[in-house]
Amino acid sequence: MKVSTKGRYAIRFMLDLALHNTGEPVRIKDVSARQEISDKYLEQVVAMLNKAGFVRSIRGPQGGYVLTRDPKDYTMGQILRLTEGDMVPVACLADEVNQCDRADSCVTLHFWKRLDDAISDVIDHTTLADLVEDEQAMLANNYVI
Amino acid sequence: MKVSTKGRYAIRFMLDLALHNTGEPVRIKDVSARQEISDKYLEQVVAMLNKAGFVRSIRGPQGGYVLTRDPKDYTMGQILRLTEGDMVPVACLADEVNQCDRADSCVTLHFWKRLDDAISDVIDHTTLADLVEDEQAMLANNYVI
DNA sequence: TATATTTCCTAGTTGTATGGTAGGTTTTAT
DNA sequence: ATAAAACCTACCATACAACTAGGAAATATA
Repeated sequence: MKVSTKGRYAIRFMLDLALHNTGEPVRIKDVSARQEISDKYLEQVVAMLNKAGFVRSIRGPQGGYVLTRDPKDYTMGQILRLTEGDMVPVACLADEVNQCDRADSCVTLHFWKRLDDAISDVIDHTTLADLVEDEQAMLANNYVI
Repeated sequence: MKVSTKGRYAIRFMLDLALHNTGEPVRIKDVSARQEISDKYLEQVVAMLNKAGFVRSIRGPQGGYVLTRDPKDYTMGQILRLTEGDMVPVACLADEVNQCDRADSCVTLHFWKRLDDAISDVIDHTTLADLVEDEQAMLANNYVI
């Protein structure tokens, strides 16, 4: 019941891009340094984001990555489902129509559905812009202290 | 981000006991047949429930297992945390005090905390008695149809 | 045009967890 | 005495996690 590094790194990468949107592309090397993440591994995670069109890559010197949309138009759910696969607590909830033989009489299914709804509610209603706001709130607090 | 068979089987075992509380102990063999689960594997899961005092075992012929409390006094959270370990989406939330170096400045932490709260809210407020109720509602519906 | 810098791609590698199977030992009702 | 149940430990195959490694392709700049 854990989110793996793929999902976590993907979110941190996207957030890093959102926080450094100067117009210049952001290099993996810089993100991996700031986030203290293996750059070669981050590369592979970012490849997923790139292939899905979540980011645009610019190759060569002065290259890097930029967001393709406004931060408010990325939900955590989108990023997590791309990198982690479905985010359901039990596999049978992944399909539109439950394929499990026992589904009709499965009592626990109701419970899992409620858990799934609770998870989806959070991840589908939190955007990258929300995290950027959190970051700005934290910075403001530091200045006060 | 999945609940493993350990947690799922544990819940189904507990529910099976709750639904067959005739006073007589319930055998693993019967539960595994009803639930279509490997009995030797279920044994190992049930051992955890037994050691934690969630169920009481009676050995020998006519033996089996019985619940030690009222179904309303078991939450899904208790059963899942026993069998799955902590139920947090990211490891750093498992400790009372966050041990991660980056915790102070970690923006994503707020998001993970919200997700954790949503999960805990469901699993800590759903009891075995709630599942029993669901089962009875399902049976009632079948009779109507 | 040469060079350096960046992304892109693929193939390992190591460790750990999952979901069992297998085979016996102990307890105990009949 | 017997059989039925729980109890216990060891093993095993597979998959996934979280990387490391090494090069190929693209391209800005000198």
